[in-house]
Amino acid sequence: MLIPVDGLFALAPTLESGQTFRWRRSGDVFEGVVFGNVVKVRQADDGVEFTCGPDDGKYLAPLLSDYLGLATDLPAVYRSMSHDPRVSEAIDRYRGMRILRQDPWECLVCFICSSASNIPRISRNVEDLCASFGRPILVEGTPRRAFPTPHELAEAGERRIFELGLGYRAAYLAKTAGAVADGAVDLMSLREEAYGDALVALTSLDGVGDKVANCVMLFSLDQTSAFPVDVWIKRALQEWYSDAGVNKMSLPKMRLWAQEYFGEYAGYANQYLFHDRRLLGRGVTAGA
DNA sequence: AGCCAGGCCCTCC
DNA sequence: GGAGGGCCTGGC
Repeated sequence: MLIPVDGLFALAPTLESGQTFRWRRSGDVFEGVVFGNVVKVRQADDGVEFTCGPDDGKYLAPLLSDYLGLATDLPAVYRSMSHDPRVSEAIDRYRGMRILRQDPWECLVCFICSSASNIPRISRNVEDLCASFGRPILVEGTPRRAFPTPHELAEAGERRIFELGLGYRAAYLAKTAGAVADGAVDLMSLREEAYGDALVALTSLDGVGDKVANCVMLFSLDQTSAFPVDVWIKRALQEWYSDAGVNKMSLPKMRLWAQEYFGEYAGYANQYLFHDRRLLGRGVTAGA
């Protein structure tokens, strides 16, 4: 089935820029699990081609379109932030890369897992969580499982999560799963909240600090000004914007500065700079 | 062998 | 408020 896209869209950088961890690539086809379906997608000339199961393509198409961030007016985003030469350069390189609109719970779990880790390990940890605690999806081909619900993960408990090799993150996950299952935080409703309120709600959860909260807000909660400051972004900002006094700032202060500087779509600026920085491998020695 | 990784949390100043 | 250290585990 085809989702027509008349505007800018680049599938590969969208799925391979560290926003998400369950898509697997073979050639130009990506296979992932979303909305309880095993989905295969590939970029076509006139849009995004996909197959899915067990549900019907007609049911999934609008959901998938929403997930892929196709509703966003990308040219408007570009106009708002291309005044910055670094961002402008990154836009030229990854034109069409979009920010996904993921399930908030899945996104939250993935980024709790991301602490002091790396993409291969995060992917493995997340897939192990699904394999152990997620509901099987009945389709032919690669057996895969749905992402475990908050209740399923809370039920699993810290010990069994730890045994999967999640390390100290197991305690965070167990506690946060319990809190979400109990309704202490209603993740979906945070899409309607102001940035500051969503931030406070998320950081009340175990294992969720400023960085993780901003990732969740950006990749699943429609908070386009969210700006996750990780070590890559920190180094990039310190290298490029030292004139603005960024070097002496604490991480949350640095985030505030960036949100002010990049504006309404600061999160998009973040994503382009992050992806660029990672691919160019300039994280270790600044300026190398 | 020892350090660092896409942080968070706790303690102490 | 901010600096410093510990934390699971894996990879260089």
